[in-house]
This record gives sequence, structure tokens and C-alpha cells, in this order.
Amino acid sequence: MTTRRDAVHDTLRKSEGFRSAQDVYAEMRLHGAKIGLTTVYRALQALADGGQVDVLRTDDGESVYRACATDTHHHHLVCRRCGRTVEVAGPAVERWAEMVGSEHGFTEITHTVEVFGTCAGCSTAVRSS
Amino acid sequence: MTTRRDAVHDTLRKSEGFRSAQDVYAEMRLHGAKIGLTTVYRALQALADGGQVDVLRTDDGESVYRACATDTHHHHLVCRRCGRTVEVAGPAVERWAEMVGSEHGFTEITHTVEVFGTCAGCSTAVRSS
DNA sequence: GGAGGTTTTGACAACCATTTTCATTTTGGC
DNA sequence: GCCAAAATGAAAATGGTTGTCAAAACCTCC
Repeated sequence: MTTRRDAVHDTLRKSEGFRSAQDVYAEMRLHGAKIGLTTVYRALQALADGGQVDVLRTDDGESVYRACATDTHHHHLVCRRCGRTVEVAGPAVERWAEMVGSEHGFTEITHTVEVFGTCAGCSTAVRSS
Repeated sequence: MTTRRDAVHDTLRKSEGFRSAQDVYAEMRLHGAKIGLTTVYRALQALADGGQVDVLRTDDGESVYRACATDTHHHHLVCRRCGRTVEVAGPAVERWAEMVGSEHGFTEITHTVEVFGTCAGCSTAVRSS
């Protein structure tokens, strides 16, 4: 019952950055896993619901998933070229969001904060090409 | 050539919060405008490219657009219930993002920061129901 | 060691926002 | 007015994601 989900989770853990459901599916099939695309979607959703993986949306609307090292609240610094991801904390940002929200009478404040850039490796690769 | 785009822009300006392309299209047809869905999509894209409207993605992957009051960089505080939106500045957050990025050797840093909450009006509405 | 019910799985079809295509219309320049 | 270039929009295509449903795997209690 949970073996499939674990397999998906494991595959995700082996990836550097955020991966789409289709990526994970392709990856697993490559390694000979017998699993269907539907099941991968369901597993990723379940993992995301359970807070065991983080989700975000790419600019073109694809959902991408990542098994993060920490299970505490954090944000991501993502290389827009290779997808390499660094987990970062931003206590100041959390406080700012809370403050901005309550200043305007909003309650149950949540926020999304993602930072994108070109990582060191990728920017040298571009320069030399 | 630009009349259609202006019509779309106007419709957007009359809305309180973020609206999807389909919303805008329906709204315009309601008011008797003769315009096609394709053109609405194209106009919104052009406006977004030109920085005249802001775009963001809803949780279910829909692109939503908003004609913002200021044309300087800012973020949004969005009511997750009614969509009412407040434009907020966050100079501290900008600096934080830059710093986090360069700390890890990333260049060309960009960031997305959105704050969600339940606005005062909506939270009383919920309480009284 | 089943029998019978419940859960999980996955091939396939359906969905739906968005994009592409392409024929028609409108526009601007001369 | 004429013609090339740009804009328009109806309809079809796209593609990630979700729903359907029958088959398979898994319990649980005899």
C-alpha cells in the first residue's frame, strides 16, 4: 500500500532539484520499476499533502516536487537553468509577511517566497559557450 | 490594433483582484463586446510582457492577471476567499533575496513573493455563517 | 487455506486552460 | 483605391493532470 509511495519518495530524494511527475515517472521506468503514471501522480499528491515533499509551479504551469532535507518551514533558491536547489531560511521574511497581513486586517496569513537565479556552474557554462 | 488590447486592459482595471483570461473574456462578452477568447489571451500576454499587468498562478495552475496601480516593483496581499488584493512594498525582502542569492553564488536573481490571507470582510462573513 | 470485502493500481479516456493553425478581416502606407 | 502586413477569431491541437473502472493485491475473519 505504501510501498509505491515510498518508491516515489526515494526517487525524488535522489534528485538534486525539483522534478515533475512525468520526470519521476520516466526516471522510475528507466530503472525498471513497474509503476503507472497515475500512481505516480497520486503518490506525489499524497506526499505533498502530508508535507513530506514540497511543491511549486513552474512558469509554464507544471507542478514540480522536491524531497527537502529539513521538515521545518523554509524557502528555495532555485537555479533557473539546471534546477539545482538550495534550501534557505528567512525568518525576517516570515515576520514581514505576518506584519503586512495583519496591518491590512488579514488573518490566517500564508505566503509563497521563491528565489530564482543562475547558479555559479551554469553561469560559467553560459559564458564559455 | 491596440483597441482590443485597451478594451482588455480597461476590463481588468475595473476588477478588484486577479482575474483569469476566461473571466475577462466572459466579462467582456457580458457587456456586449465582440471579441474572441484567443484575442483576450493574446492581449493579456502582451500586457504582461509589457509590464502593464501583473500575472500569477493560482494553486490550480490557472494564470490570473491584474492591472496594478503602481508600475514600480511590488508584491501582493491577496484574499484567498474573495480575491481582493492589496499592493505592498517590501524593500527588506528585496534585499534579503539578493543577499541569499549572491551568498550561494547565484546571479541574475529574481524572486516571487505573494502573501495570502483572509481579509477582514471575509473572515466576519465566515464567522456569521 | 481460503472466501469475501476493501484498498490500490494502472491503462485509457476525459478535462480544460492554453496555444496553434489558418482563413478572413482590418489596418496603414502610398 | 490597392496591396502588403498585421490582427482577429473559430476551430482544432496540445499537454499536464484528473476521473473511470475493471483487474490485481491485500486484509481479516472464519
